[in-house]
Amino acid sequence: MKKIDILKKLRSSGLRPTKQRVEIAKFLFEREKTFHFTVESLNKLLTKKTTSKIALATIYNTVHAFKTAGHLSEVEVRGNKTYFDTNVSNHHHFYDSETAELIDIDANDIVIQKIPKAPNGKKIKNVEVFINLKN
Amino acid sequence: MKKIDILKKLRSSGLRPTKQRVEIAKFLFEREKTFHFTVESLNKLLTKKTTSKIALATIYNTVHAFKTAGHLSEVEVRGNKTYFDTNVSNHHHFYDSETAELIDIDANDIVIQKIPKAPNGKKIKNVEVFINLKN
DNA sequence: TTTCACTTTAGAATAATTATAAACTAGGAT
DNA sequence: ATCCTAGTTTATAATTATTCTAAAGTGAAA
Repeated sequence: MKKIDILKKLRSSGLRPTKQRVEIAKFLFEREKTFHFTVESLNKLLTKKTTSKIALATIYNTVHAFKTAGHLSEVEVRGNKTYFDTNVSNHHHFYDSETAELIDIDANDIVIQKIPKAPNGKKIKNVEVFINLKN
Repeated sequence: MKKIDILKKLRSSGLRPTKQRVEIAKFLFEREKTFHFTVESLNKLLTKKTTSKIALATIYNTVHAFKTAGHLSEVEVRGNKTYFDTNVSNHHHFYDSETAELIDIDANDIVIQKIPKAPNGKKIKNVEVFINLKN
């Protein structure tokens, strides 16, 4: 994914491509594999990677803007850490609480045979499966 | 569940049955249906219910002691609220983000046909399914 | 009943996140 | 090109949930 695509990606979702957003977007989306991170870890990585410092609040803002635009998905796991995932397709996760690590599971690798109906006037938005790991 | 059973329940799990623990345990376990709560909601309910005030830190301590003893299970959902559940059997949840409400799903009501192997030297501890609801 | 490890308590501390308000800036209008 | 303004960034304060601390209190064994 080239810089021009980053600009398109931002503009097409109504996000003005500011210096900070472009920098963060390049860091997140110009990679082959999916990437899991917390705001804290992203902040540290960006601080290392670049000379210009981006405010923590901006990273929060930007990550949430990307999430709202559908460029990131949010995953919450035991231990009060919110992870974001550059894989926005429908998928599931292994969670290793020893290492606080998330691993993607392709949606096709989990098949649910039986599922209950949604209660009263509600509908099912999505189904998330967490497979918690131990050693 | 009578008071004597509460005392047994506490003693049998190595918890000294103090006034506060008995009061909280009675409130949590002397009911028919399973009960979902956060520490905050429990604190409010206990304040209403009883005259003697229990310190918030004690409620945190006690709830975690009950969890460690296996009398409560912990469920974490989007939005950074930790719910506890008096249903400690293996089961799943609906989560309604509109009302921030959790609803139990019996383990038998979800059947998973295909599941991936755990990575490298890891084993599967448990599988949690969240069905997120919308209107 | 005395003793002491376990508990409770109020308040301080921490961590993650959100709110605030002033300064800055992208990009359309002039 | 310069101006203007809504959108954005920033540092800091505020908030929320939770844990820590250290002193005072209390079951229950001896």
